[in-house]
Amino acid sequence: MSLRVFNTSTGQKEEFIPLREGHVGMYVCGVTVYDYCHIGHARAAIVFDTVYRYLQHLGYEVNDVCNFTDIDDKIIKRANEENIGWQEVTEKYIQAFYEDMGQLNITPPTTEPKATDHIDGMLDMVSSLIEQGKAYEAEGDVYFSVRNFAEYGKLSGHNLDDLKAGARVEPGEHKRDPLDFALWKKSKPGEPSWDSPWGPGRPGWHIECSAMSRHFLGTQFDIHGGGKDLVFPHHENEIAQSQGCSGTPPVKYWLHNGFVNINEEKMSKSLGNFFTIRDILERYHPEVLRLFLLSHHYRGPIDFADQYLEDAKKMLNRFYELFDKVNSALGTSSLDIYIQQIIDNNKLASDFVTRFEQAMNDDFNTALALAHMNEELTRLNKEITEMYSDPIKVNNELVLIDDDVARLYYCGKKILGIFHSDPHIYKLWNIDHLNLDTENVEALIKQRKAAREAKDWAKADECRDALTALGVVLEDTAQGTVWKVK
RNA sequence: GGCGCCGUCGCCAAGUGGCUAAGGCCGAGGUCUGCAAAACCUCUACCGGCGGUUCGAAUCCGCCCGGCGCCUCCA
Repeated sequence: MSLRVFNTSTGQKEEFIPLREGHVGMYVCGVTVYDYCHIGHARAAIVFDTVYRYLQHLGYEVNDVCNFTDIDDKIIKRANEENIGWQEVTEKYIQAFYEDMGQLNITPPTTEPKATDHIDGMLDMVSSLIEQGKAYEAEGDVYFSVRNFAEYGKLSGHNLDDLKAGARVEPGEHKRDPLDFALWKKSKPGEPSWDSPWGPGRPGWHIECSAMSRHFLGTQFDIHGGGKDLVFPHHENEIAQSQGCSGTPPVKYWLHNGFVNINEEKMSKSLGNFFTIRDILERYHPEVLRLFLLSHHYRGPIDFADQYLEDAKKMLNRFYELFDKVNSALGTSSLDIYIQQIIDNNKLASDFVTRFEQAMNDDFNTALALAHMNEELTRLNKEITEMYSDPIKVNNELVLIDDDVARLYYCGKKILGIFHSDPHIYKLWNIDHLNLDTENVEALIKQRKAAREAKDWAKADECRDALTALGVVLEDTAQGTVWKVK
């Protein structure tokens, strides 16, 4: 079965056939850098990172472009509020973006262009649109003439008359039609500006993506992604500009992720009901957030609450228990070595991997893929349980199991972007947050060991209760007592 | 007002015409353990309501109830 993707512009799942065999051009709308990223940004980043990873898994060479919007009203406003230069604002939040995305294990895209590095490309497109009669200059502004683009509204399923009812013209604008949108804005005194044939000004929001996608991916490319809220007007306008220039539809498949909600309401800057990525990562391992977001289909809404992160955390713990068990039995990093061997020897195929791929092929159904992973996890745990109860089988069958564990590990680590941590270290992730005195922990474990050897169970339980109070959980195994953080 | 989405086990969540409706969390019982933990086993849903189409529907159509999104900056 081949990959099928839901295309916003047709409203259907379609077989994914790239424009150029073996290659995929993909553009994902990035962030406007005037504040820290919130969980909604995290979702978009994780969804399209997973798309990127899966396309690579399928063998495509992917050119993945994700932009920074580093000139915009909100950036100027923020700079004025803080009485600093607008570039200080963008530099600060671009840096923060890299830190957050690194935490979330987002694969760095092939290219991460900044809008302000592509002003020339935007000016070219605006000039071309004016020459073709699809845009017009008015008092230093330039507007796209929506009535001159027959397909306007196709992506978002609107028609011009419906849209007209809700459209309005801001004071100071000089649109011929309320639906026309700005390609170029005349700058006010003191605002950042660039020279243009129409006087000093700055680009409208939408034109940057048209210019940058054209520059890096050409006039036609395969996938354009972003949040659902960008369908209208941003992506609708992008199509109008790009197609207005080149004469051809710029994008073959439009993919849009659903929102993150708080109490069933959209999380957004304007409603003020948002959590930043940083807020969450103070309390939860980044992979918990990632797993939580991937346990829902990317197109649907997700309601956000700590309880759901707790659920995801427990699911993640189960996987890491197995990986830690295998690594501690076979040596640190042995799973990573196995993954490489499996790839090198072309032994990735298995019934489980087939099921996983079938789920992913159906419009990146990560929720179903995770269900298969959980089933596989249970199956492997069962085999290991049986092996330990029958020592003769251990030597004969351990190798077979290693391959299957490695396949499971591969799907999570390479495709879903989880299992990035060392399994043993993962279990201790909360140490910093608990302010644990590890020497004290070790001492208590030692005391308990002595008490157990003396069969002083009351004393042994006393030690463990003390550790429990510290948030430490013990496990007595054949290899000795190990501990982890709750 | 226009366009569109959603309502599946106590909670989260796949499934969108046909095997006994995935999976996770929580809960109950059991195996293992000095006791635990981890792991494993067993148990827990006729899919918002009504009507229709069909041999057959959670899955298609209609109406109703409830929730939400876009149409204005927003992942």
